[in-house]
Amino acid sequence: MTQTIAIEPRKSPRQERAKATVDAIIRATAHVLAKDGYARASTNHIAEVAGVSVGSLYQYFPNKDALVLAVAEEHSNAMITLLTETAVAYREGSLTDGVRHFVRGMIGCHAIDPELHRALVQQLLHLGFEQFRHLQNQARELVAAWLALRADEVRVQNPEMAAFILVSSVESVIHTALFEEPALLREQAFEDELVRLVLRYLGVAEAAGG
Amino acid sequence: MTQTIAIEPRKSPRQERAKATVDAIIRATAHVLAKDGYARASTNHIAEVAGVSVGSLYQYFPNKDALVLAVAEEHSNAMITLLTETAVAYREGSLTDGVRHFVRGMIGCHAIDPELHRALVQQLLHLGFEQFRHLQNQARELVAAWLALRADEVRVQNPEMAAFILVSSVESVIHTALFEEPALLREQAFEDELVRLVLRYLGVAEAAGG
DNA sequence: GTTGAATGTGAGCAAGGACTCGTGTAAGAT
DNA sequence: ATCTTACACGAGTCCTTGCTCACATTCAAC
Repeated sequence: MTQTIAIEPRKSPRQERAKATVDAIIRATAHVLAKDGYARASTNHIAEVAGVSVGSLYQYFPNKDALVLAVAEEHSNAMITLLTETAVAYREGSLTDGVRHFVRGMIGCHAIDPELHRALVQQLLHLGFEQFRHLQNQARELVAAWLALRADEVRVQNPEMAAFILVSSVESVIHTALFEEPALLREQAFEDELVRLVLRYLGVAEAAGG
Repeated sequence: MTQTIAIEPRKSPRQERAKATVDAIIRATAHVLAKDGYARASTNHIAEVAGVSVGSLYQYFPNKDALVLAVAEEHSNAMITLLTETAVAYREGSLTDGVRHFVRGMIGCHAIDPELHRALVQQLLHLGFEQFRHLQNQARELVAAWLALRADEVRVQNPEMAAFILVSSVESVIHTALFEEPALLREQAFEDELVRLVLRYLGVAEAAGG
């Protein structure tokens, strides 16, 4: 059990087979984490699943937390990439479309590997807090910038506050659904309702009133 | 380490001192949980903090999880009580007032013992999942019923879906703030923004547009 | 006071898991 | 071929921690 968190890799793989080993370890970590959760994910087991020995594992990762962080980094990079692409693609065009694709992107992010995401969120809350914060900040900045661009179409006083509210509410509703009603994520009505939440909060009058 | 979760208390305290012991244990659990998190909360340590021996602890609680669940139950009961009272108190009167007090109630719930709440949420997600679900359902039902009562003042198609969105978004925004910017919880602007989120989502046109 | 039930004690057991280290093997340099 | 370096191995060490159990103490009833 580690008191403080050491993240720095112990050694960098130089040969090809070593790179493959590191990759296998990271993938195994993600898999075990998703399947069993952090508590049941022992390094011995991870090594076994990866098809390497614990010794090899500890040659590249100083401790268990470093492993989890490596996985988290990959995962959050994938999410940021997806969101950034969406933001760029909908820099112009209908505001409603932009919102819909943003929402769809967020749902998509979580649909990639729901169980992994779930396990990571639980751990990152008290482990790689900085990483988590970074991801959130990135998302918030993207949204805030987008809102600023569309300032005349939207009724918000403070883009930063609005971005905070938007990102956390959308992400969290998705989380809640992920944990309690995974099937919801696939439903069109769910997406529609989130879009409505965002549009109405932004003060955009759309047709679909109820 | 327990594989399956046993919750039933092992023995009920009959004498006064025993009740005091149980109480001390629960309070110590809450304290340690809030301070160190689940992982660092060993039963030995909890017993020590409670001023009793591990043996006594295990006389009333079959395992560690039961301890955590007991704490969670207390905490969630407090939350449900607070929310129910709010719902009853604002059965009539201005819709805006009702929403504001609901939001204030939710923020208040989390402000009671933020660290404890934080630790509990992390664990309950994969431990006392049922309990957590129950709390959420209760909140959702309250809101759905309230929305149904006010159906003519509000633009929602499906009260259940709307309640799901509302409860999870409000609670989660509060959570996010709790984890990342605890100071926000005290700010009036934060409460105002949440109220705006809810009112606009409900299609209620209020004055405070931005 | 005596007796029995309820309560309290804490050293210690057993299991599990993070991590090490001495040893063996493959790859590149000479 | 030989040497050096990178890589891989996995049995074993050590520590944490959930939990037990044999014994001690307090309470209540008579």
